[in-house]
Amino acid sequence: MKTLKYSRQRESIVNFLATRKDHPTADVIYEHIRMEQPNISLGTVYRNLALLADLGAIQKLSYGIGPDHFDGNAMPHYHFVCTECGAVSDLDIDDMPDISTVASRNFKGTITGYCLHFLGKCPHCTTVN
Amino acid sequence: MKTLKYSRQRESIVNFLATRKDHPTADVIYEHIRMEQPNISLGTVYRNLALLADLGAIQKLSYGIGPDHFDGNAMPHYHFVCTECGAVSDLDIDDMPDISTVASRNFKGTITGYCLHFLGKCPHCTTVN
DNA sequence: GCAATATCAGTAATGATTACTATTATTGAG
DNA sequence: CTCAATAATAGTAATCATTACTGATATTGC
Repeated sequence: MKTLKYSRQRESIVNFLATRKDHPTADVIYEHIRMEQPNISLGTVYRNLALLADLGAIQKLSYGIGPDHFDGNAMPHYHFVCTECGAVSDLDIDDMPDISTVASRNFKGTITGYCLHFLGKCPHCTTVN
Repeated sequence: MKTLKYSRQRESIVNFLATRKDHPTADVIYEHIRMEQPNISLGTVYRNLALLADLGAIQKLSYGIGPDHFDGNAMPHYHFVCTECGAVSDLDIDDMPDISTVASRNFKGTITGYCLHFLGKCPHCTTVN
């Protein structure tokens, strides 16, 4: 059985993600932590991000265009991706219907969850153009 | 202005996708077409898939794990991804609520669409285990 | 038939991510 | 505290999916 050992690098990653609402990529995380720990390796960032996501401590967000993003908030919530500038942001929805149940209705397998993100122009790109 | 010219390779890709309900990857498409056209290049497959998706003739499906999948059915519909075997299949939902409108309610930008896929065990993997 | 040009095959390059390896750091036990 | 076990690291190489490049080929309208 594999026990988790403390690492300064992992702690920095968790702390950094907790301060950010913009769901940065591995590369952005790497560049920021490098300012405090110049020797940290990009592989270490990726390894810890994968580990933390497996543990359910963070969320990995894959949008099929560009690199993955990471969210320090592990609670289920929704995201918006701007097709103009690529920004990723949280999207507060207070009354989302239970679409897993709707989807299960005519399906013979087992639905355990879903991936959903919204596309469009963010508030900034909407007002600029 | 760029006009589209006929190509045997592109026609084969469209025809092949039309016969498949399992949303194959570029590599699978390549291997199948190679049986009829041994000289076709993987780059040609990718280029045509991107072109057809841009034209709206097919759909490109990105799930963040593994390569992209392609769907010959361009009409909006839903997909299910099996977390056991990786199979991608269509998911018929007759009464999906209008979640774009729900999402727009508290959002100051412009929502033009969303990406949604369901996860779980496909009918086969559900019965096997 | 011919010129214009979209498309091709083949290959090289890119970008994101993962794997490998020798070294370092953390941890619990004595 | 010292030490052995082993998780984690830095640095680098390798992998995978995809895109870009280039000179040759195929399609199209005239």
